[in-house]
Amino acid sequence: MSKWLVKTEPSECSIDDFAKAEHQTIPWDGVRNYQARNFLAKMAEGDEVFIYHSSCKHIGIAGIVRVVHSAYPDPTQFDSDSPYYDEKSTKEKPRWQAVDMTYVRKLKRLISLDEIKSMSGLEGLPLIRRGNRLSVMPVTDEQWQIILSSA
DNA sequence: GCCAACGTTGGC
DNA sequence: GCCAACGTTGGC
Repeated sequence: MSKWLVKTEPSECSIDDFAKAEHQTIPWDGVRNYQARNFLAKMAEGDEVFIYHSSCKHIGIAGIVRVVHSAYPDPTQFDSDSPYYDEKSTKEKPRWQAVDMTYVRKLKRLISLDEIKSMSGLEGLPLIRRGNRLSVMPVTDEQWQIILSSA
């Protein structure tokens, strides 16, 4: 069972949006970066995922969701009305993948980016590497525990 | 295959 | 709103 972290702008999809849709499934689509997509494709049903809020007032890890359906072709790539439309993608050879996720819980409090940067043992986490832009990344069990135990 | 130009991400 | 860092594109 692997663990992951995904970035999201809370104005788009926040942990509260997941909470409101408890017991429902939310598609994680619109990922348009190859490295991030490759990680998405490795997610398995049951994997747990940190939700990280970016580009907002309170930046940091806000909660946990779970993968309920592993990767499948992201339908938004075929939808010419979608901002995520990709004209170079075909049904035969889809470029982009999505997974389905569901709410697990909010953390007791938001773990801020500053805090995450200051924790020891997280040096390998792509999130805090300089200039990092990866929106889907693996989290080791050890990193997961370090972050969780600070909440 | 190189690399300049361009667009995007995301913290500040 | 700024801008550094990075990914992508496309001419050559």
